[in-house]
Order: sequence, then structure tokens, then C-alpha cells
Amino acid sequence: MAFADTFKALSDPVRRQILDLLKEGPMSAGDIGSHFDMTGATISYHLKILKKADLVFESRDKNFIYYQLNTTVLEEIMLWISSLKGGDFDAESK
Amino acid sequence: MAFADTFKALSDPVRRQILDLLKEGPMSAGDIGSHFDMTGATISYHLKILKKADLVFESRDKNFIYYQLNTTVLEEIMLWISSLKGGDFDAESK
DNA sequence: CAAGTATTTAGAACTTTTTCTAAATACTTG
DNA sequence: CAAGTATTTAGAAAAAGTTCTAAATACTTG
Repeated sequence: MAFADTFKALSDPVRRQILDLLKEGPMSAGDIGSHFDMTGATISYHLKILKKADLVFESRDKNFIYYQLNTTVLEEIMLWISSLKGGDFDAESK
Repeated sequence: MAFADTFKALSDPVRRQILDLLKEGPMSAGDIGSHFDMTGATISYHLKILKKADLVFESRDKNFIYYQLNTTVLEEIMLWISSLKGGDFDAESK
């Protein structure tokens, strides 16, 4: 939702790992969970936070809910970070 | 120190605001504190976390401790984020 | 529609983070 | 060195975040 939510969402290692998994493509909640030693309920909690931060979105098919990366918000984060580095983004990348 | 510490450090709004302040240049702990409605002890706590994450470093002069941005770590963060966006950083920025 | 699978929600326990107050340390200068 | 200013440390209280178990919801298919 907001800038602050995105940073909060990214601050947890489990959630970053979930995002890494989703680089490969959409994945059901259950599949995601199978990569962790945690209950499905806990995974669901993390997915909710990622969803709230607009870092993922879901789509339903049959009995599954598939989660997918949403990278649009990352742009904003990159801009903020590069602003710390003293200005323009493109100018720095040679 | 580690990747995870950097994200943790960036997850707090106060700390992000401190980094924003430091864009203008080095600042003493007291000066930084004067921008917030918090005790100096709390500011000191946040500075410690930023320092541990290598996002700032300090230098002493007279009776003051000046804090300064250290942007080198941000590179790593940017790389991780851009990797989520499906690969190369420069290739995406047109 | 009943039974089964997938996922989420609720609520409690535990852990971590943030903040404060009070005291300690560090340095400067008369 | 004493007094003053700047900052940090310690420890406690409060707030926020993470995880679990148990139960609820949602959807699918025989």
C-alpha cells in the first residue's frame, strides 16, 4: 500500500525468500510453504503482508491460489535508494 | 554488517528519515535529534542500528560526533531488488 | 450434497523492536 | 581539575511482529 509497508515487508528474511521463489514464476500458497519449515498458517500470514505491500498479487485457479511477483512497486524503492546516493539513477550507472 | 541487517535498518521510518537528512551532509547526533520528537537516547539507538548496518559512519570533532551517509551498501540492495525484476539492472533502465 | 484438499482467520504465546528515564562516559574549556 | 555540554549505555515498559494450534472458509469433484 504505502512506501513504509513495502520496506516493512522486505525486512523479513522469509518474505524475501518468498519473493526469490516467485522469480521463477507463479506458485501456489502450498508450494511456497513446502520450501519452509513452517505451518501453512504462518506462510499465509507472510503472504498477506506481501500482498498488502503490493509486492505480490494472487490469482485463483481451481482449488489453488497462485501468488505472483508484482515488481511495479520496486521502482519506487529503487528511486528512493538511488536518491540517497546523491541523485540521478541513470547517471550513476555507467 | 549483513544483508539482512541493512533491510532491517531500512524498515523503520525514523531511520529512513535520518538517512534523508544526511543526504545534505554530515550532522551531529544532536542536530539529527532536533528533527524528531524523541529523546536523544532513542536517536542514539537508531544511529547505532544504522551504523551496524554500515549505512552511516561517524567521525568525531571536538565534543561532537558527526554522522555521515555511507552509500556503498546500497549497491547490494539495489542489485537484489533489480534481480527480482527479472535480471539486469542496466538493461532495464533505458 | 458429502468428503476431501487448499488456504485463511482467530487467538494465544513468544520474541523482537522501539521508546523512555536515569545514570554513565567522553570530551572541552575556563 | 571542575563544570558544562554531547552522546551513549542500561534496564524497564510498551508496542509490534512472528509463530503456532485449532477452527473456519472456499472450492472441487464423485
